[in-house]
Amino acid sequence: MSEFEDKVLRIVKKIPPGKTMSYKQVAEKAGSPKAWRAVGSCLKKNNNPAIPCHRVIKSDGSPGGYNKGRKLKIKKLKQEGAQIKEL
DNA sequence: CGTATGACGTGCA
DNA sequence: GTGCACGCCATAC
Repeated sequence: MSEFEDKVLRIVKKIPPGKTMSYKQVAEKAGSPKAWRAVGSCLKKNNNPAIPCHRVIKSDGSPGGYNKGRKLKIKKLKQEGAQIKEL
């Protein structure tokens, strides 16, 4: 696993319930403020159950995508109380 | 090693 | 406000 992936997964894993972080924010904390592209690519390949990747959304507040289905992602976010544009 | 793609973001019409 | 195009990093082939 690359260092970047480890950082990203680590940060996403640290996202508290009811909160959401944009890919850019995660990339920034990962050490590469311009690697949000890789963040999504990395998460989609590392859909680890310990990683609440559904809490990672786009900067505009949209849920973006999800390996298990965007709908499920939205559902989980709403269930946790996360504010997204699907409300 | 080089090319193509992606769960994106920003800019412009 | 919406739609299209370009740019970016990392991964896969």
